Amino acid sequence: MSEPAAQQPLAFAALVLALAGELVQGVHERVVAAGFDDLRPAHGFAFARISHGGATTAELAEHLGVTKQASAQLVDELVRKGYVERTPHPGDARARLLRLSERGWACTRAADAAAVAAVAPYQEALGAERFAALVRDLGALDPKGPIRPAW
Amino acid sequence: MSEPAAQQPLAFAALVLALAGELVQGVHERVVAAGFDDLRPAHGFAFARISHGGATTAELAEHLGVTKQASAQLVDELVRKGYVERTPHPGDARARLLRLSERGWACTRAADAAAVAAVAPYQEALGAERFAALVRDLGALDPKGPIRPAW
DNA sequence: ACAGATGGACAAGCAGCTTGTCTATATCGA
DNA sequence: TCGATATAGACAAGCTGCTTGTCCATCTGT
Repeated sequence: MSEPAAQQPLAFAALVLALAGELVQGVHERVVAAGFDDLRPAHGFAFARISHGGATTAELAEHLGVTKQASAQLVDELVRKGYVERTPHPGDARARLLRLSERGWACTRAADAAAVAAVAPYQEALGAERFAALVRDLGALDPKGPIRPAW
Repeated sequence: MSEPAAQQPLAFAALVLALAGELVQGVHERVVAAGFDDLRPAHGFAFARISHGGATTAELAEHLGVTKQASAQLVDELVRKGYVERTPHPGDARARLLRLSERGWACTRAADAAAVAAVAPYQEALGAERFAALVRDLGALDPKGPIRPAW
């Protein structure tokens, strides 16, 4: 073991933050390279929520941890750029159900492919078995899901 | 194995981002609770750089990936709040060497303790051996170090 | 039917970052 | 030694993404 046990927690935190930064940057670069150059990394968290069965602006706001107004601004932008459509909400005349447009789905597929490509080097570095064990152990930590950058 | 192999990369990315978010929030909450309530998570990245042998405003800017002006603003704030001191730079009359004040060091110690506390639940969830293996494998991925939030 | 909660929009303001410009000092080549 | 160029840092102006505050329309529970 190369780390003194007392320093493992700090090393773990630093590694996770570093990896997260690299992943966000790597995915974003690939998504931009795929032609979706009018998006920013933060938009991905909105896509993830909307693609999962649709959402209202208020639900999105809570998911992202921002105010309704910030969420509405984000949605406005995504609608203006053609990634998201507002449809009437079945069963609530106040709300609008947000759905991904075809371009939105295309971007989501590109982002998934980008994530796979960004992770590939790590997968290779560890080998299939150790990588699988890593994913399993990370999953056992049961984080509450990627909400938003937040800092 | 509960994950189909083809979905492991996406699961990995999602888990790392989720963990990073939880860690940042967990550390920040504890640092605030320790009395350093006039700081934001992003400041930690500046502390990390300055504490490591001091730095100039321009070096900090490059490390954080922002402009010199943004860096200078950040430093102004940290100086105003008593965490950082500007000292003359030995060997370059243009530059100022940034150093942590005693309060800055106290905050750094509190942040380290906060990180250890934030990671502790994960350590317990996996047990000492699996956690050590996790840290080892994450280290083998060799990320370039936590630079800044960036997204 | 009415009171309170909730989805969403409009307006104003602020914090953190950007670009552009400037001075003082450092560095390098003739 | 000196002149050209690069660099550290500061000043000014502006933009963007977020905030709070207010308002209306619609839903929900009693």
